Amino acid sequence: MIASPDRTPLPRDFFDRPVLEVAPDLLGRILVRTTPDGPIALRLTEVEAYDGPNDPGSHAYRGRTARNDVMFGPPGHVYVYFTYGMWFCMNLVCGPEGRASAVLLRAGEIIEGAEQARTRRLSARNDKELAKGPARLATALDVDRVLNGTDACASGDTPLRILTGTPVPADQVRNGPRTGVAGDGGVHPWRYWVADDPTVSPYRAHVPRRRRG
DNA sequence: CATCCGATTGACT
DNA sequence: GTCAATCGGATGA
Repeated sequence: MIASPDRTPLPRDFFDRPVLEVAPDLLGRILVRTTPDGPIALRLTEVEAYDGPNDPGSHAYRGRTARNDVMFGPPGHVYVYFTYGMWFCMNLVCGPEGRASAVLLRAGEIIEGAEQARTRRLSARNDKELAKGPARLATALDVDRVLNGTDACASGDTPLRILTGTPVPADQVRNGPRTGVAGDGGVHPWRYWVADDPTVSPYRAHVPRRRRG
């Protein structure tokens, strides 16, 4: 028989650990987004770690600003940022508080509420593409800047929650360089994914943008 | 101010 | 494979 995923919330202590410990441990966990149109649940299959003070790839590398303020706050909260003038991406803040480390949620498998996710992801050619990529994941779950700072470990009626799920065994976890990260930030192999999972996004090296003429 | 460019995606050759 | 879209954060004059 197949064990059903554990639907109890992850405790805040889970996130109050170094980000390189938390990131691989998030694979297989379940993110639940509650909307007026019903719940959407996603099983995490790909994440990236960003370690504020040591990490040139992190938004927090150059210190605290209005944008990255949530990263400097308590673990277990959601950091949402806007990028390329079009997209949102979401992170979960890790400990210790003030270190400004976070895990970017890059991809997952929609396990509940796919009908709703499809209405926001009209370009997806199949359900495996619904959340294949960080901005796609945020779009599928209807996450935008309104949810920045949300506590994903809170009890009660919350818009976003992270559940225990079924952690992925260590021998199924792969890691490699982070996707699209420029310069010295690209050296760290801090992208983690589930081996052979069809919802994991393709790796892309950083490409500097050409200047507009 | 002005400029650069991004933790991306989708459309197109 | 190439490249435009589109906006705002970060930086520097």
